[in-house]
Amino acid sequence: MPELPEVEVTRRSFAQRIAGARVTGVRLGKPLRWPIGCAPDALLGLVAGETTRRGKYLWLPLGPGGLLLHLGMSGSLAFAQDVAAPGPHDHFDLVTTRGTLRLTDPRRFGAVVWSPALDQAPAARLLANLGYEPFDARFTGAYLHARLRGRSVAIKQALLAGDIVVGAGNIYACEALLLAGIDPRTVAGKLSKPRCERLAASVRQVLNEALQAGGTTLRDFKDSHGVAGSFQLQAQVYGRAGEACRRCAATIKRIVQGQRSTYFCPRCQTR
DNA sequence: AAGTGGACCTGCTAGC
DNA sequence: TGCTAGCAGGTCCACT
Repeated sequence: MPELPEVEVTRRSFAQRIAGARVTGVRLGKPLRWPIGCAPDALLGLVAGETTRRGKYLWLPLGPGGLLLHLGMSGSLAFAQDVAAPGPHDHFDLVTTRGTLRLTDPRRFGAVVWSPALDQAPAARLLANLGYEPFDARFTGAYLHARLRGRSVAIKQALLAGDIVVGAGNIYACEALLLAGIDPRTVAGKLSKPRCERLAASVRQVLNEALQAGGTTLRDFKDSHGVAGSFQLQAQVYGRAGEACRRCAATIKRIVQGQRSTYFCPRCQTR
């Protein structure tokens, strides 16, 4: 589910409310991607700080350390005073004086990991290879061009890898490439500097528009208040195989790259 | 070093 | 109606 816009929308929906809350209980469900790495009771009494985001990870400061959260493919966070009895997909509850933060994640690719600090293991290791934030001023066409030099993978896969720029997952990588007019199969290292400029701008624009729309809700994404996103209504190519391109009316194609679906317009996007 | 493929896990849908 | 194959928003790791 969650690419940068969904994670950021989620963060904004509870960061202020949870800051200053004291932990009064912890409940673990089925195992997530990694073990939490601390005794649940060790969190009792700790006070939360303001949640920040790096890539698709959230960092919730708690006492002397914090929890690194990831939503995986199907995760979402709720934060409310009154929570229902945990369902079969509710795998983490952080009960606090201001409400309960609950991770619901059917596929359990998500994670909640204790770390003594953001720049220490295990958090530091998980964040070590992340590229620039898309809204970082350093994420420019020149930077993109330099980082892509010599890489023979398709540009779509280079974007998804996250070591150059974070945040664009399968939906937004497809949408950004459409906006930039670049064929997703183009060899990354062969993109001209002007096209890199255009792509960097497109990544920012698409993520920004998705943020404004509250993210994309394909099936079950909701922010911590339970509000769905609407960007799926503005998607130009993602999930639209066989349908007409909204710009040129050519038929949108679906291909597979790196075992992921890629959607693109064969007329608007060139190599 | 960079690229590829498998792994993790569950639920939903389309098709027979 | 019921079973099965295929697909889904991510990313780590082992291997070439």
